Amino acid sequence: MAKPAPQSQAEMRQRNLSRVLHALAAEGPLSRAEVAARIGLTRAAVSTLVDELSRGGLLVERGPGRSGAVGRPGTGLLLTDRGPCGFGAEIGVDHLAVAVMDLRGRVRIRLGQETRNQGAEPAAVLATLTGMLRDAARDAAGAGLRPTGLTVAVPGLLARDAGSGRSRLLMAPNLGWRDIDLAAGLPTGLGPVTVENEANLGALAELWSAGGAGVQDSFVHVSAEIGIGAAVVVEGRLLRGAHGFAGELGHVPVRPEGRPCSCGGRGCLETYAGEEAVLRAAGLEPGPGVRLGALAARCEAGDAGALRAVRQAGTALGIALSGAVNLLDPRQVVVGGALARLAPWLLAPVSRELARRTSVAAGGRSTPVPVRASPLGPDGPLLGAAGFTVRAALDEPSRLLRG
Amino acid sequence: MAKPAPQSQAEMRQRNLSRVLHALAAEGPLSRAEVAARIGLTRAAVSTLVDELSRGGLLVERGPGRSGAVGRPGTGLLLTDRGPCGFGAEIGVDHLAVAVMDLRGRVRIRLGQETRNQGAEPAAVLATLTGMLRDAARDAAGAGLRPTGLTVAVPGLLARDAGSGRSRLLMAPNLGWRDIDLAAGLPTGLGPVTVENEANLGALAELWSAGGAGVQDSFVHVSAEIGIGAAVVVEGRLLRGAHGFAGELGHVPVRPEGRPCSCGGRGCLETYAGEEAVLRAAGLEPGPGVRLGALAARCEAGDAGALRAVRQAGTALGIALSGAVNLLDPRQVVVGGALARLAPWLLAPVSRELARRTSVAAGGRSTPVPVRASPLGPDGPLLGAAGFTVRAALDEPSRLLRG
DNA sequence: GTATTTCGTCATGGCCGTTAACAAATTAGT
DNA sequence: ACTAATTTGTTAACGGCCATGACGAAATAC
Repeated sequence: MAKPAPQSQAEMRQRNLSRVLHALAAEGPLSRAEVAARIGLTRAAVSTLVDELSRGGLLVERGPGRSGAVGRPGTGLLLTDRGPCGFGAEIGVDHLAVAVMDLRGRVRIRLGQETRNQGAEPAAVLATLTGMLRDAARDAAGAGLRPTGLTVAVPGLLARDAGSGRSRLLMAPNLGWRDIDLAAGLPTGLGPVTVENEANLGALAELWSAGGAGVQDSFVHVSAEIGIGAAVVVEGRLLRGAHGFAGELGHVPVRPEGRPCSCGGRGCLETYAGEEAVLRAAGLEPGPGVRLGALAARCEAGDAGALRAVRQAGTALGIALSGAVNLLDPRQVVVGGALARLAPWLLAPVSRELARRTSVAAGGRSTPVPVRASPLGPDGPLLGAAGFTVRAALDEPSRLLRG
Repeated sequence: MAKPAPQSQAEMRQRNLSRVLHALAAEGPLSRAEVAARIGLTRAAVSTLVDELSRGGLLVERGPGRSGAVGRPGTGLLLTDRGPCGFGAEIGVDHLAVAVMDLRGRVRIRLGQETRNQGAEPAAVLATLTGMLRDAARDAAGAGLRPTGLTVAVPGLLARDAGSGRSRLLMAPNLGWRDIDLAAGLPTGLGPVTVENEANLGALAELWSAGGAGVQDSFVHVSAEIGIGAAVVVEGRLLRGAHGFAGELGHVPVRPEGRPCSCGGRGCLETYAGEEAVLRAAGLEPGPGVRLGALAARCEAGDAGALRAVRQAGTALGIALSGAVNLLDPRQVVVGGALARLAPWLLAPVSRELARRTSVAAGGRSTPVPVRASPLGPDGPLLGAAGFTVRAALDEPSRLLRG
């Protein structure tokens, strides 16, 4: 007889512990009373929660807090910067990177390495990455940080295996990889390994970068590593799709009977605004090292061909995005990843198309959807990966406390 | 000093009461032990929950349940069909309708009336509807049903007012209405009034029609009352958008420099597959009474012009939908509302375009997204409205018990 | 007819958040 | 300088809720 799995009793406690952690992670130092107000519990209840977390070493007191107001000042509580931490890694087309983030969300360790991963043997790349992770783990131990998990950002399509809970990499066109279990090639000992699409992680990084301008909980995030990926965040949650394939903006039809696309369709956005298409339109021959960065350089130099190519790509992107905006009604559109470097020339045509095509659909609201470049730029996926691990840890206080 | 609002203590109880109700609503009669297994509580806990609900008159025992298996048979529990009920109403272009649904999800009372609402004075229409609602309320009282709320389906754009929590109708093109507080013109005494877009409610009806073929929790639902509306359901939740305007499939660009649209854009889906466009393409003059039904009749008669018009509309719809499918990765696409009547001729071209344009995007999965017609058809919005009220009631057991 | 299985209930116990009261720490006012 | 007011954090009593374990009840299996 399978026991119905104990539930709902200790679960409330766990959730409340987690809510305290998240409140502190989101808003710097807070007193117990402030936490209580934020999460809707009484001061007494928060006291016991804080006690438990404090004895577990997850948070520290930072002396008397604010002053100037009437009444006894509260003691500032802060998440520890010496306990658990989250590992993030990124496998790019021409680089590998690792970051270690503490519970406060600060990046404490960061390693990067240029490598040609395109067409390389996955095992070799994973071996290199494993080496970097071990280095980072050593540094982390030196700083008093204890790993709670690893999240890897990959430019490819993933399928979550229902059985094992692990994600398989189905296809990574830019790497030339197919059907690989990445987690199997990475070190154990850092905790559970999650593999996630890098566009999705870039969007999450954007979502979590509370310091930045836009703390928007609902937006479309466009990046361009695998063709053109869009990640959709709705009400603070990432939209993954029924099979995990959501966000394929690259194959949204822009001109229904236009250029044939490798996907079998015609006139997909990718054939107009994909990296290869744009480079060719600008008169550049795509190849190792010749990527969007090179195009950005030409634009900066005022190269007319490059500027025209980017403008045209922006128009196509704007058309595809206006479909997405009509359908999803996001609060804003964010251009991130490598695409962010082209923002100075890309944003205007994108905004123009969006303004043209989403006016009435938006219920006649005066201002069209704002389009902006991600301040994180190419760092998004790596920060998102590390942040993902940290958030996951904060969601499970019991795991952190037992350690 | 604002009290932090008591929380988390009685809330767990409420949620568990609600979970019992939902379990019984979803799967016919269940014994206490079966409920316990479904919602993950112990039999003892469920016993007390059932006790409370039973004393409140929300559920009834239906004698010994299943037999044939070993062991003492459980007593079948069922939601009452004589207590609380939900009201739903629909304001269509040429009809009004009211339905009363009991907690079991069965429609107990249903009234319909042909009226020309297009261009009519809102107050007059609301007065007629109020009369129908009063009739229904009288019948309900006779059947021992007590109203817990009213949900109204409207073919228009709504804005939720953050302050009052009420929804304002911003714009209903087909009715010619603008900026109206519908709830203000409807009877009080039925409980809280909710106004919601009819495409959204149609999709929810589809989601809740567990009896039907597809118990899919993630799909795109297309209907065609206001231009062309799509409702997106993700993980069982309706995607509303940041401003509540999500689902404007009608203004997704299909041919970027195609026909000018009333929205200011060009080549919107609506200009190819909207009701007016399709009727004209089929050689019908749109007008009162001449609507999609007339077109369906011609198709049935084998009218070549009509068939061609529908085929072309289907192609345009398929193009727009392939954008949506690439972006959202739904488990299926459902054609509902008035559009469902054209399904026999519409589905093939839609599927064809989807198959062409979403193959690789779907990660090379062999079967493309299935497209099917809603079995509910034009009834969807009304059923969704009544169902919405009932679900809302089941979410708040305390409200039902105090009654 | 007995053993077995499953259902529903009851008493017990542990955990958790609320309530209410209180000491501590600071500002405002005179 | 001293009192009043205000806010914080802690403590003890209380009540609610679910889990555990045992038990009688009601059916099937042998």
